[in-house]
Amino acid sequence: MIALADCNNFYASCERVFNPGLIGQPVVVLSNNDGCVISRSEEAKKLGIKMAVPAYQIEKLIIKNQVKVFSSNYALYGDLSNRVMNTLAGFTPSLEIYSIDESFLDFSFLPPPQAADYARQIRRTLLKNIGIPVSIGIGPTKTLAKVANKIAKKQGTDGVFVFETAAATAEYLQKLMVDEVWGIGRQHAAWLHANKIHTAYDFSQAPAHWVKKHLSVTGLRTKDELCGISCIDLEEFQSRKKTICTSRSFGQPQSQLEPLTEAVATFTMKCAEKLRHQHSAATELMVFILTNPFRSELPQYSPSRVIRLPVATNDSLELVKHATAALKAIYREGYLFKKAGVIVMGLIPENEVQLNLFSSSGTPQQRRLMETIDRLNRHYGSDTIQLAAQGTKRKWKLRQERLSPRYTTNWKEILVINVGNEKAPDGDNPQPPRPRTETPES
DNA sequence: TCTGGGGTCCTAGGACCC
DNA sequence: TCTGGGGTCCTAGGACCC
Repeated sequence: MIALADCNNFYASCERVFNPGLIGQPVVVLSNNDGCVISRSEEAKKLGIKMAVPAYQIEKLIIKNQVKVFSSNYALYGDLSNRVMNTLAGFTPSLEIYSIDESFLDFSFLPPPQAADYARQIRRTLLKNIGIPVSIGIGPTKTLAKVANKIAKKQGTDGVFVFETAAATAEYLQKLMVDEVWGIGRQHAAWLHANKIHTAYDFSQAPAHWVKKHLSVTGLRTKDELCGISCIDLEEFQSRKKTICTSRSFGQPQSQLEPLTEAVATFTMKCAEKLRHQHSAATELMVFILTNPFRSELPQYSPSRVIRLPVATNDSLELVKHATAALKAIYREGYLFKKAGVIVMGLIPENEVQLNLFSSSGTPQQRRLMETIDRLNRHYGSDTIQLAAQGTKRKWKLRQERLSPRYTTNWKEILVINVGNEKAPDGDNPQPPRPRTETPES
């Protein structure tokens, strides 16, 4: 058996951990640049706030219902996620961290009748030790564990659900729309409906060759998994990423080359750091800039350029040099750019780099420089060491107007509890969002 | 005015090899 | 007039996930 533990409304729940005044309140968390809703408490869902809706479209709803709104605080969510995953790891011999808020747990060591009780124990532990509510679905395959998790999230199941028999599983699948199945997206769902396949059960009974022909082998795997045949293995070890991307929308659109260069240099630095973290080197690099596609009345120009690097590298200075040159080559005056990004591709292990006779890249000195930068930034906070090319004005920086404190990763933002009659400075938050200073992260 | 960010996998078709 | 058989590698595009 496989269990899927999925944190409920994860980002919204994280905001509540250090701000219990938010319990029972509608809470939403916005995407980067305060753009769209990406997490909602149950109360916010009940108000009809949909996933991914742009924030400006629900402004009235927010004011009328006093919805508590937060900018994304990934320092906080990432740290709480680590705590959740570390705790989960103590409950199973084998854990696959599937996303920031989800993990698959190997439950095969448990006699099946005990699975539900064990899962309830996990839930209680997470709620008590970390303060994050979790739902746990259990089934013979990953796909069925996903379905079980959906059922566990509904009310009246105390957050745990197990598929115990094939007959019970079939009964539930008859009530589940095929759209809801993990691996069936919008396009395939529409196509299946058009072919009279409406429920997950219908899909599980479709002829294998027909499924493979139209939905490829991935669709066939999903069908088999719904029938209880395990096709998707638990992946305990995180493999190295094959591409790494850092991109952001700007708080203000940018038309000049200089701020764009600063942004691209900053994103490249981030990519290089991620590369070194997984001990990879890039053979290619892509830079892209985008105008705002929603402003169709404005001139549109969204070019990109791929550079094949002379020698595979994860050296920040080398990568920034190529990235800024690529930007310069695609930049044109007269456009308002809304977003930029850098992708490093063709990643190979850093110890398998083929050196170039004519290049001095990758010397021991440069490697030590990068190690030192990483160490300082880890210890004293990212951006402690920067390139001059990254600039200091940051005209392009994200909009983050509703940021909560980094309660667990920054000494200066640690929770303060007022004892006595002092009123908190803000009725909603124990500590109001405040401007970030460049201080140690941990 | 205001619309996120980061990934993976599969397939078809073209170019190439013998 | 008649024009084989068996492969690999790469890329773009499309699907999916959180």
